[in-house]
Amino acid sequence: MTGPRTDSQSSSQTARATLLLREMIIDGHFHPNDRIKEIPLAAQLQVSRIPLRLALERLAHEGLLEIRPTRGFVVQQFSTTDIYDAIELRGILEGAAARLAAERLRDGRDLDALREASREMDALLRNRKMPLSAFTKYIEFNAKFHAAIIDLSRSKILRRAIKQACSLPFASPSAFLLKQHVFEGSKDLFPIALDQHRGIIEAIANREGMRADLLAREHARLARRNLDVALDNRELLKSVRGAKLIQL
Amino acid sequence: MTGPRTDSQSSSQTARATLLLREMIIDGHFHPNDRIKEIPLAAQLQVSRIPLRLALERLAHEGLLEIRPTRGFVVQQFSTTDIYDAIELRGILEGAAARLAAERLRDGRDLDALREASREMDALLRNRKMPLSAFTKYIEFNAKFHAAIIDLSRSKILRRAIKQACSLPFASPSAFLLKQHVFEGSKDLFPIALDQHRGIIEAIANREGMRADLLAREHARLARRNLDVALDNRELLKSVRGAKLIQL
DNA sequence: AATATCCCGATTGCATGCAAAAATAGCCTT
DNA sequence: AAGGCTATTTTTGCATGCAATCGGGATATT
Repeated sequence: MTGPRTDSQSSSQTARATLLLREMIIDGHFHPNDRIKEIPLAAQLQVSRIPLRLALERLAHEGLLEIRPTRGFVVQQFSTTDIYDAIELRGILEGAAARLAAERLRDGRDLDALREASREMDALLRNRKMPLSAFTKYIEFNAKFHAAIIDLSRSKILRRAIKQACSLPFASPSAFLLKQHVFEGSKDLFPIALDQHRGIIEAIANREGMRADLLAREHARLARRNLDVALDNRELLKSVRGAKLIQL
Repeated sequence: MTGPRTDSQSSSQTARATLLLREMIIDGHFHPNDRIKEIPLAAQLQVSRIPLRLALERLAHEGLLEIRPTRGFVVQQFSTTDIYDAIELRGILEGAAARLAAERLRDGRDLDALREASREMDALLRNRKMPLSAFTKYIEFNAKFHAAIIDLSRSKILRRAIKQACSLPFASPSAFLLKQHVFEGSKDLFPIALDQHRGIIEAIANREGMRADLLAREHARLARRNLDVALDNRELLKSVRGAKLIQL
C-alpha cells in the first residue's frame, strides 16, 4: 500500500470508505457503544487514516456515529422509541413538503412525475403475485414518488432536512418495504399505501395543503405499522436493515 | 509554523478552524458562490489543511457550504424564501417537540425549567426601558425556554433535527432578537411572544398536544415577522447575522 | 477493599510532501 | 472573434510520520 491509487475503484478513497463503513455499521459489524479504532479499521478497509477520518465524520453527521473529541467515534444505539420518532419525523417533514407542494403548485404538468410513479406502482400491484423483480421496481417508483413531492415543494431547506432524516436506515420510505413482501401480516398495507398516494396527488392538485400534509403524515405511519409487525417477530426483524443497532 | 501547538488555544485546531471559519462566512468575508481555496485560507487561519478540511466538512453539514467533490467547497447563498422556509421548518420541528412534550409529560415538576425561563423573561420585560445587559439575559432565557421544550420531548431524534435546522444563522430562535431591541417596528412583538410562551406551557401542562404544536409554530412565525421588518429596512438588515449570504 | 498515582502502550490529532486532477492561460484553427 | 487544443499552474486528495493525549494496568496509599 505505498503510492496512490493501486485499486481499480473510480471514486475517491473517502467515498469508498464512507460506503463500506456505512454498510458495515448498518449490517452490525460493530456493537452499539463500541468505540471505533481508526488504525485497524483503516487497514481493513484498505484506506489510510485521513479518508477514513472524513468518512467517520460524515457518518457521524448522518447519525450513525457519535463524535467524542480526542477519543474517537462511537457506534450509536437506537431504542424502539427512537425509531418511532424517526419515522414520525419523516412523516412531519414529508407532510410539510406535501403542503408546500400544494401551496406552490404552478400548473397541472407539475404533477406528471408524481402521477407516473403512482400509476406504475398501481400497475405493478395489479398482479396479485409479485415477483421479486417487480418488487424492486416498486421500491424504485416509491422512491420517485417521495422525491417528486420534495421537488414540488421547491424548498432547498426542506430537502436538506428530509435527506438528513432519511439517512437513518429505518427511517427511509423504503426501509420496511422488502419485509412486506416476505411477511403476510403487512401485505394488506399495499392497497392502503396506494390509496394514500392517490389522495396526496389529489390534495396537491386541488391545492388542499392541510389535507396533503395530513395524508403524507398518515402515509408515513404505515412504516410504523410495519415496524410493529417486525418487532413482534424476531426472525423477521433480523432481516431489517440496521436491526442490529436497535436496543430491544 | 513548524512543529505542533505553537499557539495558546486550548481546543483542537479543527475546533478553532470551525469556529473562526463559521464566523467569517456568516460575517460575509466570502461572497456567496465563492469557491473556498484551502491553502491560502489555512495560512490565514493559522491551521494546516487537515483540520481546515474537517472544519469545511462540518460547515458543509451545517448548510453554510456546499461540497463539490474534487473541486472544493462553495459558499451557499440563501434566498428570502429559503429563510422563510428555514424559520417555518424550525416552527414545525419545535411544534412537534412541544406536542411530544405534552404527550410524554410525567409530573408537574417537569415544567419547572420552562416556567422559570418564562418567569425571568416576564420580569425582564416588566421594566419598560430595557438596558442591553437585560437584553442579553432575555436572549439567554429565551434559549433556555426553547431548550427546555426539546428536553421535555425526550426525543433524541427530534433534538438532532432541531439542532441541524437552527444551525443556519437566521433560523435560530434568537436570530432576530437583538434587532428587535434596536428597531421600533417589532417592539410590540415582545408581549405577544411572552403570551405565547405562557400558552405553550399551559398546553403542555394540560397535555394538549395539538394546541402546544400550533402555538409553537405560531411562535416561530414571530421570527418571520421580524424578518419582514428587517427586509423592509436595508440598514437594519445589514446588522442581521448572516445577512451577507442573503440574495435579495 | 477502595481510591489515588504513575507509567507505558495504544490512539488520536496534525503537519508535511507528493501525485492526480482541475483550472487557467496561451496558442492555434476556423 | 469564437471555439477548441495544449501546456502550465494551481488545487485538491491522500499517505506517511511524529507529537500529544488517552486508557488501562500496576503499584502505592489509606
